[in-house]
Amino acid sequence: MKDIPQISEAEYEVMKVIWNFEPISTPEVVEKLSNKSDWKPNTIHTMLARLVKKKALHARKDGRVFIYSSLVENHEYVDQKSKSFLQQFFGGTLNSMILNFIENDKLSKEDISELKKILSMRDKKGEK
Amino acid sequence: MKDIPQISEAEYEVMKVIWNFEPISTPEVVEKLSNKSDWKPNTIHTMLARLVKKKALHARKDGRVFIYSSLVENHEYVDQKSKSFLQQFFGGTLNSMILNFIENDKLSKEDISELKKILSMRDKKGEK
DNA sequence: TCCTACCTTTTACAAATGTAGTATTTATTA
DNA sequence: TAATAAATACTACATTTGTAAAAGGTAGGA
Repeated sequence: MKDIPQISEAEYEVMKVIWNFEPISTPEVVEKLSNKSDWKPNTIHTMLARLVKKKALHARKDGRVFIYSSLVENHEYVDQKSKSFLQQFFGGTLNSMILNFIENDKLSKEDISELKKILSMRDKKGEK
Repeated sequence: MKDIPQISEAEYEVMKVIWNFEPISTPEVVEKLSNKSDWKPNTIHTMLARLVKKKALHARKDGRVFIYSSLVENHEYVDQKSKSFLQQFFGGTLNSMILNFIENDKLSKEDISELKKILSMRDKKGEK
């Protein structure tokens, strides 16, 4: 498995925009993020530059602006973070996380019945 | 709800020892961790000091050594981290995390049937 | 052609983190 | 009592992260 660069929390916000709109130019990224956050444009530039340096993004120059596209897929990153999160706090398995949630009454009756539905859907989806 | 100090990944390893053996002295913490990791004693001292400064630990002097006990419960910290993790990657709900795992075939048949068992256990446990 | 607005590039800087080394204090032993 | 061993206290230093200001380049309008 390829190794995925570290992406900080703030950088992840930038990645989300890229994933949603790639290919996307710097000014467009700045615009999207200026709605959602109160980062200064320079802050966003720094983040983009760092993500390129980390090889999470590819930048190609188009006229005077850069156009970004992702080199890391969202699901790859989420998978990797999920795995390390579960490892750190729940011995590595989703089931013990769920058990913990249930034991601590973090799930409502609705959550639970939804879960059951999800699980049976999976069954129908076909084996293996 | 009280606010929980930030605890870094390395610091968390120290906390785990405290939670397991508190009240526990510095030399004992060093010993436990020296098995599990290759941190130098000084590294562990630094971590302990930082945890005390952050008020994650209480230290009381007993003779020449310090005795530590936790000021933050394991479950409090895990809850907080779980919440922020789910927030960051799954819109805040455990169910969408689980759905994601299922959709990406991260769960074996065994995991799933175990899950079903867990869920029905919860039902028996009583309502509310 | 020259200025200006918009981009990009460079530089900054404090806090948190990982990882210790050095110095100091103190209890114990010779 | 003086040396030693064991703890504690203080200091260090490179990286990463959040957050941005300042400086430099250039295409397009006056």
